[in-house]
Amino acid sequence: MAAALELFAEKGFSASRLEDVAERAGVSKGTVYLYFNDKEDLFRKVVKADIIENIDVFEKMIESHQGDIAPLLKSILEQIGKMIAETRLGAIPKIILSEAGNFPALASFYRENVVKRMFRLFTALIERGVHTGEFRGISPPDAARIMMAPFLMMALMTNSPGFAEAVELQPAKHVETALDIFFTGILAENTGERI
Amino acid sequence: MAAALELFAEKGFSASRLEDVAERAGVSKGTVYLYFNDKEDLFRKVVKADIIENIDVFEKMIESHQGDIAPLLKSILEQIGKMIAETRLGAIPKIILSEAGNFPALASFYRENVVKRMFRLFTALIERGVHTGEFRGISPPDAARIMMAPFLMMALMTNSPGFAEAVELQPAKHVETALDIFFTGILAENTGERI
Amino acid sequence: MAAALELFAEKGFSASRLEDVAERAGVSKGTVYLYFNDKEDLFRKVVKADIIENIDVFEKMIESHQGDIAPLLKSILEQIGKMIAETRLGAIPKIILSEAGNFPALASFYRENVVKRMFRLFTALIERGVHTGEFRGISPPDAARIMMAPFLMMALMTNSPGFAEAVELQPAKHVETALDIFFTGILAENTGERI
Amino acid sequence: MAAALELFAEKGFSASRLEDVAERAGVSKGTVYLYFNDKEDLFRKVVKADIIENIDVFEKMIESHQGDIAPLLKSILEQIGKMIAETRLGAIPKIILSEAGNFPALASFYRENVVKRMFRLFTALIERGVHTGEFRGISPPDAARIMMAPFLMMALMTNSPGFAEAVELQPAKHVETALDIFFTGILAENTGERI
DNA sequence: GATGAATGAGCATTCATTCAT
DNA sequence: GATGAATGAATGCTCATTCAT
Repeated sequence: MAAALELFAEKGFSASRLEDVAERAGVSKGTVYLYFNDKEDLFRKVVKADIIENIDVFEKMIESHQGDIAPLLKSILEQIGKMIAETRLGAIPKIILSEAGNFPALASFYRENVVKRMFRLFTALIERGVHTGEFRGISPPDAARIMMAPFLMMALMTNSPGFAEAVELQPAKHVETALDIFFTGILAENTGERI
Repeated sequence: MAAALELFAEKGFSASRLEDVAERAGVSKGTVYLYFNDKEDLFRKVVKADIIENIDVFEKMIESHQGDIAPLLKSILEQIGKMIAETRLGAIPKIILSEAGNFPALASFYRENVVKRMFRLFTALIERGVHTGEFRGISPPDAARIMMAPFLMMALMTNSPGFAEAVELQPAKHVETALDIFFTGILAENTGERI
Repeated sequence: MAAALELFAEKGFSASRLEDVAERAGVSKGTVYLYFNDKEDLFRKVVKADIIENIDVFEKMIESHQGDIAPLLKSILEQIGKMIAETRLGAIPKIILSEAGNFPALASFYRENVVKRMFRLFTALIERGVHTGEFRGISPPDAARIMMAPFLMMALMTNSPGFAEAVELQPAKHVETALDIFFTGILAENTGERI
Repeated sequence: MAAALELFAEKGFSASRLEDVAERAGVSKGTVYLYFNDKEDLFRKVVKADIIENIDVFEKMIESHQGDIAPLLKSILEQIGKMIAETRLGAIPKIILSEAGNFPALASFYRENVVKRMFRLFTALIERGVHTGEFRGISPPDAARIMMAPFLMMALMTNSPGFAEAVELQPAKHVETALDIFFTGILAENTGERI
């Protein structure tokens, strides 16, 4: 699965050859089919192991969390930022975005199990903060959307060779700035200032 | 070329079969090769006719423009937003982003002829505004990057079936909001307020 | 037809594109079909105009010839050698040899109208010389075959880039030597010497 | 590879369809690509296995040979004649001759690995014979060229359906005669006679 | 007479998937 | 459990030929 993630990250889903995945994993082509029904199944299992597992962890963190929301939210976002920066996981949303049209089952799986869950998770978290008065009275789903956008952008840029360079963009810094704006400007308790 | 754009938008570059392009255009496979050297050439010519032509127009508008910068900038951005919303042109950056790794020549062509030109164009325009005091003293390239991001997001979302729906996002509105923030918060003449 | 000969000489029959023939002739592809039924017909007409015409001439020369045979024979062979050296006509037997299997109709046409006629022509001529005692009592068909071989070799070598160079062979010289052997050794009036 | 040689012999290189090779070999199209990178590679490997292997053998025979040169030379030539007569190997030089212009890489490979090696081999052998006084003082490369020519002719004739028949030529006999002339007339120790 | 736009059968090559060993 | 040989559908591209203008 690690080999698959690497290759998917480099070439996308349909351009990755099962044979290359096998070779990189040091097994034979046939062996891949012992563990995965087909190419889509392999992709799904990569997503499950690498992303959905993490969402499970986040959900448990949130459930058991007590006290201020902001530190938890920041911690989760930092972890996500780190993953995108240090692993090839950011390639997965890029692949889904790219190939959604050609692999609707895959896209649908990802939407249900990743995008929607993350969206619900963030929405709920922000809602909690708004309830307790920790955050301003912004619409939680709107805030969640605004918050998620720069991460998607970072994931895309980090995994599209040449694109970021063309506009001299540093993905990690982009996220940092966006989150700074987000936290101080959007979520900060209403003090009457204009964001 | 219209048929090609449609198909590329639906399936991406490599998953689009030349034969389908031909069929949709109402001609035979061979006919396509009378007008385009190969698939990459077809794509390049679509980009040229549909995007680069517009950049030429924008550049001429800018050259001959006199007076305040903001209205011109807004007008250009509006046109871009309209194109993304009403045509399938937004699929092109999506395709480039998706398939850059597998078609480096195409990606490089796009970077040089579209991304960099747009970036220079916006940077120069903002710089003019900063010079005349119309805009705040923000770094023009930074401002250009921030300004372009939501359009890329809009282009991606509009052309990835199901993605926007998953987070209940309205791409056009997303851009509007982002630009509103941008113009009032980032470019507005410095009045001492925090953005 | 000149353009066709050139191209056939360069690339062989099936690898020559009708479009290139047309272009080299300065006309359009369609025009070719005004004058030739198809590609094979074009080839046949080239053969007819460039080779069969010459055979007709040779036959007439022979018919009207009086006196010693050797000078006439030498003159004909010299003309053939010159044609191979100075025009691209030598490519035609090469093409036939090469593509006989794939274009049996063409091969058969060439055999009947060129090879057999030349063979008969030479055989008859040598026979005349043997009859008059000018040549030794060699079997005329054998002599004709031996005489024709170096010309075929010359035609092949002259029209196969790199082949002659590989064995440092000079096609024209090869023919000259072979004919010298042929005339002094094989056709010379029997003087009791061993050839 | 046997199937490939057969088909190449029948149709030449470019007119042979990989699918037919596969079918004749009793495998599927894809299987061919498991063992050969592409069509050219297949051809090259046929040449290597069927011809270059034999040249290696000849070279070893020569190296270890002691005593008179003529018997060794005759033995090698006989083997070559036998191969041309009894297998389809003679088709290979024919193909190279025919398609050299369209597949320069193939032609160059053949020139370097077959033609030049055979030429050097024969030249060296004759040179040895001349040194020891076994052969007349003829120029070894000239002799090698003259010796090789009838084999090329035989290979061409044997593999061009209809050509030999058109001049009632028996390729094998042609070689025999030519070699007889060659050995008694050209290589025979100088006895003062004219060849 | 000449054009050139259009056609579509044809071929080399790729790769997900299967299965006997 | 693992292999790797085998498959064949799929696709980009070519080119002889046709035909309306």
